[in-house]
Amino acid sequence: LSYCQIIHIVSFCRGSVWGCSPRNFYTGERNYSHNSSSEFYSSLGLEGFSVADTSGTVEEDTDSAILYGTLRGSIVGLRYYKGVVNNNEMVALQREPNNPYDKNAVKVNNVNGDQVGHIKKELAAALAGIMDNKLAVVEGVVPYGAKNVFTMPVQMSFWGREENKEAVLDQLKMHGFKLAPPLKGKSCTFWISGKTGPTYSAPVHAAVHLTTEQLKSEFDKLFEDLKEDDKTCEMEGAEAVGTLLLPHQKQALAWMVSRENSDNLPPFWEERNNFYYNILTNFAVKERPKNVLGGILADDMGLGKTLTTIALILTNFQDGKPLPVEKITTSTFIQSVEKKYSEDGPRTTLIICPLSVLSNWIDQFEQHTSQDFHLNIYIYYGSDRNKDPAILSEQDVVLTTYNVLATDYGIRDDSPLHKIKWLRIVLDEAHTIRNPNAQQTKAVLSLEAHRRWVLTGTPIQNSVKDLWSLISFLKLKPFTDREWWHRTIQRPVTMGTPGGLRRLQSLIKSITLRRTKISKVKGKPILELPERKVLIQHVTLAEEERQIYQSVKKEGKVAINRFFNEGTVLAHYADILGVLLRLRQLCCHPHLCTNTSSSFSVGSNTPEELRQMLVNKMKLVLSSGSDEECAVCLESLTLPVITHCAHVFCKPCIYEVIRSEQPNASCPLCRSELRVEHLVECSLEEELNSSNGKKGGQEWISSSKINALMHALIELRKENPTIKCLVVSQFTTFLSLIENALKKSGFVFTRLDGSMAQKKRVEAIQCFQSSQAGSPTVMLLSLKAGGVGLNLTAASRVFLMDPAWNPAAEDQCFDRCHRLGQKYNVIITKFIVKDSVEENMLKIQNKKRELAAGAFATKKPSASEIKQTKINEIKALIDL
DNA sequence: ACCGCCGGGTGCC
DNA sequence: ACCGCCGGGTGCC
Repeated sequence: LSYCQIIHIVSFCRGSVWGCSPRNFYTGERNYSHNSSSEFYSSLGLEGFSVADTSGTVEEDTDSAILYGTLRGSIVGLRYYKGVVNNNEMVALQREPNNPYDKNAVKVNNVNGDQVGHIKKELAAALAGIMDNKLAVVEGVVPYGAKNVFTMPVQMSFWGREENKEAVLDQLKMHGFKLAPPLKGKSCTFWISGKTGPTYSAPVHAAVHLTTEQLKSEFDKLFEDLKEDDKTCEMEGAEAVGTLLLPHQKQALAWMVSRENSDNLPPFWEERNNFYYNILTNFAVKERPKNVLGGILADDMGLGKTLTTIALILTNFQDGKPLPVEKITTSTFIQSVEKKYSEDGPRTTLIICPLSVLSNWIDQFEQHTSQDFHLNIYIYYGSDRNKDPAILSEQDVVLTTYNVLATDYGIRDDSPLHKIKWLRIVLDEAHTIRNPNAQQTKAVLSLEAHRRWVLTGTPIQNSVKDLWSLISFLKLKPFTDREWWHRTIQRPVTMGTPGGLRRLQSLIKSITLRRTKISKVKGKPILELPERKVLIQHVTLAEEERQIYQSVKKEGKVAINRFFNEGTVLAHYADILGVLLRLRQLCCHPHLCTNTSSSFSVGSNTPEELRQMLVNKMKLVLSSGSDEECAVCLESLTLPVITHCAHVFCKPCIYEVIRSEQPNASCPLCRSELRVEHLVECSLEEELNSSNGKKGGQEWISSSKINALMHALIELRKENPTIKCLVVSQFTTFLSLIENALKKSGFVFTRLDGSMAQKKRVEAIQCFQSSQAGSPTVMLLSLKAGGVGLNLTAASRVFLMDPAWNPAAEDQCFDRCHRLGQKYNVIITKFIVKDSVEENMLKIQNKKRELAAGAFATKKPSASEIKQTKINEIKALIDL
């Protein structure tokens, strides 16, 4: 295979994983393919990975639908059904193929889902084919005669894609029906509602189809000026909240508490002479419709959604009262715990989040709950999770992930989470359920709760479509049914119907609180982050170091050159990564790469021996802590697995490749056979643990880079001994070497890396964050340690000891101290060895940054562009 | 009258 | 349904 061919394969696989492949990738057996893929993932225990969004087909149809025309028909058999309608009320037409009297039967339901009657059979005969073949969507409105006893008229609108129009007209013609053209006077008359004035726009042609860009900017406007009175009141957290809330967090708390305790009518409902009217559908009911006791908290990242939600749980604990005090001492504890709850009604909050933030929730509960108060928190996760609903519903908080929830839900009758009526459900990072057909979404939507919250930083990611799952989760009538959502909100907005956006905005306003990083509270910016500066500190290797570096480089260069000439670059991927790794390690410290053999996989070995050698090499690269890239998603590896052919990918990425290429999948990089049972998982944590051990007997020596670091640290200590620093490296063994230097110079330090147990991490973080005299001033931090929530604001200096391939990984690391709560300007120093692979890495990083910044404006790179980039990268890195 | 017309019975799909 | 439709009763003017 030529390099060119290989790269082409890579780009194809990438497309299919992320849903960019041709649209018909998933068409046909939609449900089957969804179920099978989610089962596929859950059976493999894949967490935190959402199945590619395949919501293309049906939704796209309705989005690009045009109005073919309208037709008057009649609804018959009214006296047999209890569903009632008002004049001008929308009705739903639903096929009923199993009707024993007529296989063409079409039911008519009101907005509430109660059957009103049937479409008269002659008309039903014409509609059946159209509806069954999804040639058109047929929507009805009862223009008048709503109080009739036997039959009533229905005005039908036919919507579909342009290319189906002829087929629909033919089908109708065959049965003797003809559509009246859309628009023009007549069709408008029945859209004018009663005396409260016109709330409707005519269901006309798409006068203005907004472009994606236009829509996007319109959405942004939706969230502007949400500064209403009910959202600017402040509320102090209850005593149980152990952290002082910032003004904007107090506002959010007040708003959330009021949402949970109020009984206002939901949006678009009005009380009219003893009835409750929905002004969008004209549906009326006698019973007061319930508002959602909750809503959407859509603040930007970093404003403290987690903290605010914890404050809500503690402050509005039960019956509008806060969590009572609880001394966790003595045997009276059990008794008082039992007393703290009112006898009936649910008392448990269920929090569902992606795996990546699970530990953040645990940390934050720990950090923000006062000492004298006690919350029972159960982490519903892992194969040994307790599935007894009785136990779960005794907790104050149950934490779980979307994947665990969906896995349970997939196994019939084995989901305790679905057997409990929760006091409150919180969906964190709720945009992960925006695909309405995904198993996760279905599992979430079928949970029961009194109060419902959605936390998300990005409420609308691509279009209004994304909102439906969230609105449906909130159980806002009538939007739980997708048809009403579509007819009253989604279509008016996407078609640019006058008032459509205003309607959406009014909905959002009534249930959402959103502030951005640049929002203001009482005229002041909500977040005033100090400056962040990145400095590059060049390091020159000492003579002995340089000699070792040059000899390894020379050897590697010769080998890689040969691979290029032979066209076996990708077959020796592990070798190349190995060379680059050794060079990067030599920039840090000569002892880092003593354990890696530098011999190349050639010579008299059997192919099997060769393969095993390459796989072992890849393992060594990964176990060093190096933050490598996945060739499928081009991001940092998550859950790395090594293939038979010694290439490495994210586990979810490669499983998706295998799944989509069933039954004969091949490696995206080299086209070798790809089989699940050949994949080797590389559990980084274990490897890290084993490499953490002291280098027995080896004498401690410093290195040029360590010297540079120590010089900077000591200067800093002279200047201001209270300043705290993060010392970051990908290589945990390097951190261990640095420990020696720190000890020698008398620094008090702590350490945080991926191999540490949860409890030790919390200790390390608390210890470092403490401002007490004698607390550590240096934290040794591995680049990828901790989740997004990791808060190390005590540090205002960062020393990045080695560059990463992925600049985003570095930025994330910097944000751990450059975030809410940081009081000082943050200075980041990157140590880069002169004339080394590190300098070349910086160049590549810059290119990647430029690419990422321009990604919005420019097109995706073509296969050949990617190929050229890759070749150039490898060449540039090794100075070829 | 293998029709028309009358008036009672009846009624979704 | 103050309709349509069905099918039985009936039958010159």
